[in-house]
Amino acid sequence: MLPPAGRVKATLVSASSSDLIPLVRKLESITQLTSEERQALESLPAAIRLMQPRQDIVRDKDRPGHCCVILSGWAYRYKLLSEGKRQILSLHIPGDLPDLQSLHLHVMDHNLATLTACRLALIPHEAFHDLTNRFPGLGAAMWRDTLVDAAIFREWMTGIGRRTAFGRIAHLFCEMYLKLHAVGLATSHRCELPFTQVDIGDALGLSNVHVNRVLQEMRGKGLITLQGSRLVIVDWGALSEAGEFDPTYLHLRAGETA
Amino acid sequence: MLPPAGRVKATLVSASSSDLIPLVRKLESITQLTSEERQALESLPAAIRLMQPRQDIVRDKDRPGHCCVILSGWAYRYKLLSEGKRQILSLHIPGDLPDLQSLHLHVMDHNLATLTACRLALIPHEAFHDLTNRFPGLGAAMWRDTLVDAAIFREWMTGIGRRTAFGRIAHLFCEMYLKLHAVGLATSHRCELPFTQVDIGDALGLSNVHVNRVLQEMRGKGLITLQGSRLVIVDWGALSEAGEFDPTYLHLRAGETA
DNA sequence: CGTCGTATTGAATGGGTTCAAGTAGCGTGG
DNA sequence: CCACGCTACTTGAACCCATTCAATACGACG
Repeated sequence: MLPPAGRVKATLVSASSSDLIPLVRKLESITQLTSEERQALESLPAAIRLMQPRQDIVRDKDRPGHCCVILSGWAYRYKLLSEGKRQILSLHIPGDLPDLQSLHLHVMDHNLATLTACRLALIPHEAFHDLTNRFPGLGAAMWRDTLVDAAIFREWMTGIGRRTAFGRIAHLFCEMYLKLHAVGLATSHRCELPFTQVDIGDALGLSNVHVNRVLQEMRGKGLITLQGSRLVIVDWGALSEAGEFDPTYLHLRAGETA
Repeated sequence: MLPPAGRVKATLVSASSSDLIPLVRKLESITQLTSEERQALESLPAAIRLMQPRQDIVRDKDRPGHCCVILSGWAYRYKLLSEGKRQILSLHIPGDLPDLQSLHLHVMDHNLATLTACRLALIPHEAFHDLTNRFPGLGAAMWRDTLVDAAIFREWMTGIGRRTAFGRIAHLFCEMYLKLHAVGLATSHRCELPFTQVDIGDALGLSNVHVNRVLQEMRGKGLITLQGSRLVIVDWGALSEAGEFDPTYLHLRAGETA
């Protein structure tokens, strides 16, 4: 029942208690955890699933019976429209719970897919419900996590609706760097961004051609370097100014700014 | 402490137990409530606040100590950018809890304002925390409400990013009608939409001039009539098709479709 | 070494914006 | 009762940011 039927072949093994450390770390970036809470998290019943890049994890209209935690790799959520148009809704990194909403909204209204190869932990909804009943503080932390998610949607919406292409891309780079930095996956204004220019376009409501031109402009102005999937933000001040980037909406703990 | 200091003069009176009926109705559209839960909701400590149209309720960077329930009137959330650019993030109707997120995200990352004259109930955060501790089912219902909120953000993002102006406006009209219909404020494909063409533009990432032209096109094609704030959807089929409207993301109870 | 996905470049096109002017509707006060 | 003024709506024309179409180059990988 756990693995979505009739999909990609998935490798499933059972989890050991150290597997869920990324989840613990993520929630610890949101609240203080007691040792009982940490222990309860680590002993959640989980199945480990290994997935190839660019595979759907859950699809629009699905009614999943479990949530996944990203243990390693990147994932993204997206919607498809007519004529092959795609809108990428969010990008997710280790520790994230990208389909936590299925705990309370039973039908998926979008797709969730891997961007890179991923290691996922699948946790049954009942286990989450049991956990939040026993530890309301964990429930509050997870609620808060979904609220930050929504805050990021609002910010993206604002960018797509009212920012120039240059500002949008600048803003995205600032955001991704800070998110990675917050969970210890980036320092010194350098990080991995394993997505293509088509992906960036579909996330920001732009064509891949235009993304390409704006990236060249950014390089030309000495704001960034970007080769393969390696991003270096050369001039954080100028980049965040170009994107009118204000990290309030990420609701990070005090001082995590640059 | 309840009324945000130094703002618009607000009329504050204490609430009677019947005031919060719109909130009860809203949550009942989300879950089944027990009579204890209903009673607890109605006896929440609330202050009634009357506000003029187009006044800020809470602002970016505020740290409110209470949430508001819209008892009557419309409200909207928005962000401001440089050069007076504005992005409207959401539209809210009676029964909504438009700043429920402040319960867990302590700093506002956007503004909330009245669109029309409004009657609001202000409820201290402590009262909500106490309520969700005593009635976890109510906590789950409110969590679910914020998740539907996020689902609407995703849908708007998709529209702004990947739909034509015509499709975006069509989609918005379908959405607003269904939301109003779901709480008994609209029937027969008719409803009030008390916003200007500038508002529509700022919600959908368009200029007011272009909104005007698209509206005329819609009228010309016989899809809608819109005079003053009165919308009539003449051809629901064509309108929802033009907007590629699929109501799944609203997560309404079964069958509320048109 | 060929192949497929990704990145890059150029040229033409277009959806939507901007600027500017004019109209309609409505509440207010003389 | 009408003039006034405010706001929202409407229209036209020029412009532009970004798209689309179409090649071409690159680069990883079997």
